[in-house]
Amino acid sequence: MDALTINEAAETTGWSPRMLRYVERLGLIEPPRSAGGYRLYGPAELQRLRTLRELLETHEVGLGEIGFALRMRRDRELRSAVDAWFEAQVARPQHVPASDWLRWEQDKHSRLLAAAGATPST
Amino acid sequence: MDALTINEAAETTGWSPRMLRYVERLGLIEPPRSAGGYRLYGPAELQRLRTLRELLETHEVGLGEIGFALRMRRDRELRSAVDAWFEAQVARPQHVPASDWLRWEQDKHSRLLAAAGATPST
DNA sequence: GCAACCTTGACACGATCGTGGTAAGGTTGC
DNA sequence: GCAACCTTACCACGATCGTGTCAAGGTTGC
Repeated sequence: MDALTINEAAETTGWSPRMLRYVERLGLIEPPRSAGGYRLYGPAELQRLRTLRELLETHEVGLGEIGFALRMRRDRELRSAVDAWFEAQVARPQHVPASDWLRWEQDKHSRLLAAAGATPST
Repeated sequence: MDALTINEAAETTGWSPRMLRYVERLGLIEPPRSAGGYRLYGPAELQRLRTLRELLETHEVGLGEIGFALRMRRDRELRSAVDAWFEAQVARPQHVPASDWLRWEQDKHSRLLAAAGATPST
């Protein structure tokens, strides 16, 4: 048998058993179960646990955020809604006459530049 | 001038002024500023504020999660990392011999079915 | 059949989130 | 030049997050 139980998996991956259950509850890594209900971590799960840890550390994200990313992948509805909201940022609103629109765009442009290039000092 | 100040914008959108500043801090809606630093909400910003509210309510997401979605859009590095992690779920790990692999796949299959189809009763 | 391990569930606790308020001071428009 | 509004910065506070521990009971492997 090359599948580990939760404590063994915890030891080799650096997560705590508690966290492994939490990660599972978020839907991120759901190991198969033995007939009696024990979680069984195979090489694939162990690898994913390690890369998950790396992902979190490298990019300063939380489990909850990866959980949200998962939700976005599973819930196409949600994904489109979020995407649409962001896309609308560049869509030109109907009610603004062209002259004003130019002003908005210019403002937005500097804002975008600032947001993209600035070192957030706060 | 068809731009509103923060309190006016708050009134017409249903957000509190406090929240408008918060939404801005998350990078979601950053209105241009007057020479003196006042936030100026134009039709575009007002519209986005309304649709944002709708997005949150419809899909039971939080501002922080939309903030994370924004981060994913701005930080290509992060986006690829997260995407890569999810893609790896279906990539076959090198070390598992084909016979075992089949077992893993079967297990995973039922897990996926369960995760996708189940009404989460808890 | 027993020791060692696993399961779920509960309570706990600091940290962060979402939201509000208030204070000290600058801006705007008449 | 003043009233009304805006700005940032801070304190607050309940809710959720991330994480731990413990209890009661089921599994596993020898």
